[in-house]
Amino acid sequence: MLKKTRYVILGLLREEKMTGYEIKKCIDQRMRFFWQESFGQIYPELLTLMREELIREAFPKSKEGNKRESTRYEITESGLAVLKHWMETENEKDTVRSEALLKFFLATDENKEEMKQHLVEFHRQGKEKLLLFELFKEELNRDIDKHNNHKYILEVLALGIKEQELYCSWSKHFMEKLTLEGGEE
Amino acid sequence: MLKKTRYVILGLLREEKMTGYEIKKCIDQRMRFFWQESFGQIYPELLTLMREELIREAFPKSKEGNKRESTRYEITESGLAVLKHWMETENEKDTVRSEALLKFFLATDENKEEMKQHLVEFHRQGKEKLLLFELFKEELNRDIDKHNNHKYILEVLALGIKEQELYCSWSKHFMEKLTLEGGEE
DNA sequence: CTTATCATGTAATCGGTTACATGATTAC
DNA sequence: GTAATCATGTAACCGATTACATGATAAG
Repeated sequence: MLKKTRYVILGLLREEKMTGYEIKKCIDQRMRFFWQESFGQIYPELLTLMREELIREAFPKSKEGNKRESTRYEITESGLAVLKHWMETENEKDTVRSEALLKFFLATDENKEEMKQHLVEFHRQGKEKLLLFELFKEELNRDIDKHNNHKYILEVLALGIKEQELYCSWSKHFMEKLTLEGGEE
Repeated sequence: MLKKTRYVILGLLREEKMTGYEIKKCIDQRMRFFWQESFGQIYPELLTLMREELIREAFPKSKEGNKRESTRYEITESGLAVLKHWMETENEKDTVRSEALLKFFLATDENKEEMKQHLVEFHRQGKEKLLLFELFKEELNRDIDKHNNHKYILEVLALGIKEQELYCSWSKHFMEKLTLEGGEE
């Protein structure tokens, strides 16, 4: 899969001026159930995008030469064009790697007790993500129509929430099944 | 994430003697909603595992020197130990990349028509995977208890099916919503 | 005063895909 | 006979993480 780092950055900057650090935080907190990027990808890509003039520095309107270090970026016209073009291209195949599901798939009764532990952790992580998503959803619902992409975000978020609910109920059910069979066989 | 290629191979070989090609096919057809590996990972790893004596060649019992080229592997005692140890270790964080969801998340009404196209494709892929999973499920149900890991596989498969059903119904609903709003705004 | 978070960037390394190369066997 | 699939392996390249390095600011 060709790297998509630039499009994530451009897509986020279309809605709001951000620093590299904020971009990373946003991806981690709000998009991690379908995407991730690391600092080692984001910062070099920001420099490349600057050179290609797809983004530019967003200087604060008033107090120009103040002490703040962080540089905030905004998207340019060419940046918007590149973003739009990508939006129209076909999608590459998803890449997924879940070590937990891999283990569940390959397990036998010999590994039953460990799988129960993994299920507990799997369930906990689902609950944790659900909490985070619900918070984000409330935040979005508070100022809906602020940006016209909020309804798209809300739809993806709704999917993420349903997905995590599925993971939680599945792991709970699986756990009960393994427990009812008896501790060791 | 450290590479897990060896554990997938060992896990599959615990249940059945397989060739590298068959391992790849199995991962592609049955595990692709939570895992993937390429030939470029599998074949070199098979050689490494041979050197480490975690797997060995499984020669056919009868007709020894026949013309077949493909080498079938089986797991050794040390291989089983390594597999068991991995089963007990903590899981690393999942890695996921879905270009479709990324686009939906970053879209605005400017991209509405393209998103509708992507939704059609998203839905089609969901249906396709569902079909594949249902086939596999029937196959497993036919000879349940052949291996004692079938019940674990069936549980993961049940999750995969529910997940794809969710993706299908979500994309259908989202599609209808975008269509009812009117073609262009 | 010290810990946590904000903030940026580079380099080494590892993980993973893709292309290349080759050839056998099976199905039509 | 020829196309598809089976089958194996290597090498080049790209993608991505991690560690390293540095320093500012905010909170307790």
